[in-house]
Amino acid sequence: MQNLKPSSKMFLDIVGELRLMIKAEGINIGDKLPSERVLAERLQVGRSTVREALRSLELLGLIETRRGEGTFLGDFKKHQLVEVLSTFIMQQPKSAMDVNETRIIHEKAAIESICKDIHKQNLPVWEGLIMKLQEDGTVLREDIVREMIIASDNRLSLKIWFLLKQYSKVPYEKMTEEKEAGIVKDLLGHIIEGRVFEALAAYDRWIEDIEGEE
Amino acid sequence: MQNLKPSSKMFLDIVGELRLMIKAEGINIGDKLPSERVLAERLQVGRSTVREALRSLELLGLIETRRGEGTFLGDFKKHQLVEVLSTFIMQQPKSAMDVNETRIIHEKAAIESICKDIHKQNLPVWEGLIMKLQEDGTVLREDIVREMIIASDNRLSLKIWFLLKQYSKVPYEKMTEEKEAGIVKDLLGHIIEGRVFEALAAYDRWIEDIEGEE
DNA sequence: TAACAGGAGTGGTCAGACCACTTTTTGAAC
DNA sequence: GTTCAAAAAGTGGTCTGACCACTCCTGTTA
Repeated sequence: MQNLKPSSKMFLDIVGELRLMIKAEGINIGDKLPSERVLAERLQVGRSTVREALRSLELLGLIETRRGEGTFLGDFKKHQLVEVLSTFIMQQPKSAMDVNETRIIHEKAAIESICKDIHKQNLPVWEGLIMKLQEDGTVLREDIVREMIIASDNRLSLKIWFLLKQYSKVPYEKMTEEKEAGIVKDLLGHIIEGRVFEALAAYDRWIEDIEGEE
Repeated sequence: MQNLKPSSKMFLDIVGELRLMIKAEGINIGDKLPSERVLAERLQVGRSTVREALRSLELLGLIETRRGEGTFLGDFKKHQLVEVLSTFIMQQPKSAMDVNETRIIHEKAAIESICKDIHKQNLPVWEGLIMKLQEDGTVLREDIVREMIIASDNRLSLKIWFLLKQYSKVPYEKMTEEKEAGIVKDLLGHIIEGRVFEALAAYDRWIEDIEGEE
C-alpha cells in the first residue's frame, strides 16, 4: 500500500489510496474508517496530509466525520457538492434570470413526473391543499411547490430547487390570494387527474400571475 | 471578517468566508487569492485549517494551486476530480437514478427552450452537426447534448448539467453509431424546425437506445 | 546589456502539542 | 454479582513552528 508516487499532489494520492483501501477491505456505507493517526501511519504520511484528503472527501459528502467517534463512509445521499458549487456559481454571472428559469425547469419537471405516475397523483397531500385553499385561501406558495417537488421523488432535484428558491426573487413566502387560489386549485385538480398539459398550462398561468405582481 | 461562529465544522466556515471574500474583493477567474499565511492571519485561524478548506475546493476544481506561485481562482474547466468520484459514487442505485433523471430534466428543458425560440433554432451549429453525422457518423454524444444546453442560453443550467454529466453513468464519450445517428439526425431536424413534441419524442428514443446498450 | 546568484514569497509536508468529545474500562459501593 | 460513577483511552479539531521545493523578482557582476 506504500507505492505512493511523489506526484505533485500528495493529498490526491491519498484520496486514491483511500478508495483502494475501502474497496480492498470491503468497507460499506456507514462503516468506520481507520482513524487519522492509523491512516497516517499506514500510508507513511503526516496526519495533516491525511486530513486534507479526508476534508476534501467530506466536503463532497463521501465521508462523514464525528468528533470523538471517528470517520465513517458516507451514504452519498447528501449531494453537498451541488450546494457548494452552486453557491459559487451564483455569485459570478449573477444572472438572476437563469436562476429563475432553472428553478422553473425543476418545478415543471416535478409536475410532469407526478402526472405520469398514478401513485404520485393519489397522494393525500393534494386533497389537503385544495381543502385548505377552499377554507381560507391562505397557503404558502412555497409549501405547494415544495410538496410537488417532494412528490416527484427526486432528492437531488429537491436539493437544487431548495437552493434556487433561496436565490430567487419570487415571493415564495407570500400567501396565495383569491384569484391565485383559483389557479392553484386548477393546477392541483389537473395533477390529481394526471392531465399533464392542463397542469403545465395552469402552472404557466400561475407564474404569470405571480410575476405580474411586481 | 472575523465573525466566525464556532460551528462544529470550522473548515466549512472557512469555505464560506472564502466565498464572501472572493465576492467582496471582486476576484475573478484566474486571479490570485491571498496566500495561505495571509488568509490564516486574516481569518484568525491556523494555516492548517485554511489548507483543509483550500484542499477541499481544489478537489472540486474551484481553485488551482501552484507551488511557489500561489492559489488562483479556478477556471471550472478542469474536471479530473470526478474520475475519482464516479468510482466512489456509482454503486448507490437510487442516488444514481436521481442524478440521471435530473440530468435528463435539464436536457429536455434545453430542447424545449430551443424549440420555442426561433433564434436558437437558426444557429449554424445544428446544420454542422447534421453534416458531420452524414459524413462519417462519428460525433461525440457529449458534444451534441452540450451544444443543445449551450444554445438554451442558461449558464446555470449548463453548469449543473456539466456537473451531473460527470457523475452520470451514461457513456457520453462514445461515438454515435449508425442507428443512433439516424435518431439524432431526426432530433436535430425537429429542433431546427421548432417541433417541440417531435424533438422530445426523438430525444426519448435516443435515451432508450443508449440505455438499451448495456 | 545580458547572465547569474541570491533573497523573498509561496505552497507542501511533517511532528508535536493541546483541546473537546465519545467510548471503553476500571473499580468501588451496594 | 450488579450498578454506576470516575478515570482512561481513543478520536477528530486546531494551532504552532519548522523545513523543503519551487517560482519570481532583484541587484550584482561580467
